[in-house]
Amino acid sequence: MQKAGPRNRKRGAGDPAGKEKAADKRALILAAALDEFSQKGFAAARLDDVAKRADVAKGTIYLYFKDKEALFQELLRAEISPVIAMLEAVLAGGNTAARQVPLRELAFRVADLFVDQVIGTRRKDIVRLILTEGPRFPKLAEFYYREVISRGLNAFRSRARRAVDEGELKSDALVRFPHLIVAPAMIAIMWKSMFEKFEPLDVRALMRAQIESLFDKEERS
Amino acid sequence: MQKAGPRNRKRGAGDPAGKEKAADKRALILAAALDEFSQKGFAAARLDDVAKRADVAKGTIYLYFKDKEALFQELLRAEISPVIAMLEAVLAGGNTAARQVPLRELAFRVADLFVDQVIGTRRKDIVRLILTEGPRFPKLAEFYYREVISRGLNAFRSRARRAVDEGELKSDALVRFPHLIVAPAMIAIMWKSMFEKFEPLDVRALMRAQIESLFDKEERS
Amino acid sequence: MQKAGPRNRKRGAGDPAGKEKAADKRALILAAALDEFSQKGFAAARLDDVAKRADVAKGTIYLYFKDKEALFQELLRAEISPVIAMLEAVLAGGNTAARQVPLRELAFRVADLFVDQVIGTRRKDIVRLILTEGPRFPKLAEFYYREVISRGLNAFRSRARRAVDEGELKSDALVRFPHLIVAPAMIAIMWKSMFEKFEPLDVRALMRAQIESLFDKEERS
Amino acid sequence: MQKAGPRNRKRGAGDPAGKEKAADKRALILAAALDEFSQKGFAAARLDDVAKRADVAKGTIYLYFKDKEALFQELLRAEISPVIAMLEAVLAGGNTAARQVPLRELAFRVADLFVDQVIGTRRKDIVRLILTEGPRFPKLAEFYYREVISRGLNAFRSRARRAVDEGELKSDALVRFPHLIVAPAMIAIMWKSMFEKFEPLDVRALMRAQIESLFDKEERS
DNA sequence: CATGAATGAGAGTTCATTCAT
DNA sequence: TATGAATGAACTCTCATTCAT
Repeated sequence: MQKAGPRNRKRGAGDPAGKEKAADKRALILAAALDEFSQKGFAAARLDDVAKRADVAKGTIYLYFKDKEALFQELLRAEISPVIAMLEAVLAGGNTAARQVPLRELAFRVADLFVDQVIGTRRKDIVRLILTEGPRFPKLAEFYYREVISRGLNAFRSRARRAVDEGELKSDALVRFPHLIVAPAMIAIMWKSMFEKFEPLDVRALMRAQIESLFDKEERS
Repeated sequence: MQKAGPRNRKRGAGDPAGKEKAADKRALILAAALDEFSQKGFAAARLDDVAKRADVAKGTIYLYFKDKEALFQELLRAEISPVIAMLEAVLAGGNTAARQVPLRELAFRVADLFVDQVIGTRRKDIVRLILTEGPRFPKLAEFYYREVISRGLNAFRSRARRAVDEGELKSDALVRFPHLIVAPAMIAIMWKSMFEKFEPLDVRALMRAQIESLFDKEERS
Repeated sequence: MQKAGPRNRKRGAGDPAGKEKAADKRALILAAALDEFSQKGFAAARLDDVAKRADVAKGTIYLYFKDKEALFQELLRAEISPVIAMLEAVLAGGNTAARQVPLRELAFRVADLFVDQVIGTRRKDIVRLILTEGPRFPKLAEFYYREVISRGLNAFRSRARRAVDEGELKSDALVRFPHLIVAPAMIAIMWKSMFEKFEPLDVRALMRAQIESLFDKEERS
Repeated sequence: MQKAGPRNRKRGAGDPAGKEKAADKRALILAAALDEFSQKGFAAARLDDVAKRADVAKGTIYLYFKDKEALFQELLRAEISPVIAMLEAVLAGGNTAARQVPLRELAFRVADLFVDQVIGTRRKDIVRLILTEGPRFPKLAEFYYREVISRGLNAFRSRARRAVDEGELKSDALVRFPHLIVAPAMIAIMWKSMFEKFEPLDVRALMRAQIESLFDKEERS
């Protein structure tokens, strides 16, 4: 009643051993999905293309993910964890040492982390997807808020408060709006995907300029 | 079950001003389209729903717009002009007067303009659509870059250069990155659509904090 | 982005006027659906084939029915009402007259009704579908039980009770099991769809034999 | 999420009697198949579920059965043989004895056999599957007609003819329609799967009522 | 100008079947 | 023998677009 047939397993000439097969096929699909979702957005991306790009059959995707939305959300969650970890490491790094790292220094480290680990990698697409598709996926937005945004903002905020108490910062702007540290980063991500070809943007310099503007006046006093 | 509905055109018996009615049907459709595209995004929005919301037949949309994409792009172009005009008025306002308005003051005016005319209105949805869908519509991105971004940025940049020359600004940060003025605005738009329910954001205060951080130190010296 | 195009409206040479269009397209689809569902069963029937048989596009079906299941259930409900009505007319027919029609006579009328209006028409397929797919559609089974089975059985049962009271019937078999009147009918329906080609079955004679066996002995006394 | 499960074969450490295990794996699969096919019907049943229920791998099914249809048909053929054997034993039972068992008595025995061995067991599902899926499997219908129906009917018919000749039966109804003996049984099977929860049915009493109605009048004379 | 029934390509999802292990 | 990951044809359902009225 229903024909079928794998038969023509595509298999590159090299093909090391065959061990890794099942294990990283999931990763393969996630990578392909990132490409497609980035290029087309969630709604317009076709699972057929994801499959093609991952060099698996369409049905294989459903072996690893319940449906399109699950693939999408797992993609966004999976790829964001390393960044959170790194961010926490950086912020914690300033506290472990005997002599405390100045917030200004910390801000630069965060900026560098962002430039190197996000803007400079495929992760920038993850972040952009979260920004662009978030409103349509309340669950995702909530997860992202709880796990990333509020956590990062609060960590930075309490550090900023300390900096104000200790005199490093004169203004409480960063206490009230720790968002300001990442604002240029968001701009950068959107810029790169739309206007980079018209006018390149030096993200590192942009973020440094912002940090300097936020701190310079304090140090001078 | 879904039998064809009879023609229950909404329209009072009197039918006042049947003349301009035909004319602004286009505006009706555009308004409905903004609602739908904002809520669902371009790909997921259904013209059926746009028609329903505009209280016209599906086919009517095609009398005014070539296709879904044309509707979308015309929507984003149409609604952005007033903002550009206002922005130019504000920026020009600082130049016409005999005594020049300080850039700092100008920045505050831009911020207020943005808060009142964009964040506080449906236009914030237009901007968000441009940010989220832009990458998929190169034509739109290019238009927006040419007509809005580069124009606004350059206007502000030359004004900033003058401020540097005249000593109002000590740092050239705003010359190199006039983007910094609008960075908090972009954050605000994305925030409002995703995280506002978890944690409200005072956009005006945010923008003021940014401007003060960009200017304060200069003025103190 | 997405092509489309009706264009090739199939239109038979005759094609009276074009008035009936929308109205009976639903009936057209129902007729085609009956064919397909009868032949293949619910799960194996393809809406594509239903559309082809009804000479409409696949999407047209969804203009009239929410989904495959709705089409199926509405089909079974729509076609069964006339039979119920006729059955009630027959049963009522025995009561209106001044002199009461004997139950035996009524039973023959029911049998004839069944043979002429069900077995002899496409409605036998409806009944078979209810019998074969009912267990998979609890809603349908319940509807059918409430609207047809229990109603018909009870009507016949009270009539049988009267026949016992009045001496027409000696045994209370038909009071306890009015099912016995329709048992041969059910057999007939299944037989016709499976074994008719091996050995034809004279349904009318079968039902008459059953009725005679149920009544004969009474009349003799 | 749906990672491949490791090999958690259910099997005590001892693994007793590994010999016959392989042999009756087929039976295991058949039992599981009956469950699934009964619940969902042929088309909607999933081999995946059959495998899960039988606690074997999906591929294992194909070691014992050519394909889904073969599994289905072999299931229905395998489980029907014992019933045929029993039926023949009962019918023969009336002939072997010196003094012949009256047909009436034989009929009661058939009814009891049916109630105890079919209605009261999983075999009723087999019969229901034959009734509901038969039309879609001509081969099956033919097999069933040849091996069961015509054989049983003819056996009963010739016995009925004798009863008529010998005066036990006055009417030739059962000669012309031996079907009448099993009609209530068929009703019962469909009833149980659809309406039992609304209104239970005493199958034994139903069949006895039918037999009595078929014989009573004769015996009285 | 306006309508909305009809179209049909296309997308997501399922599942019988295969085969390397 | 037994496994279960992988396959891809097939199916349901959606929706941009058209056009007869």
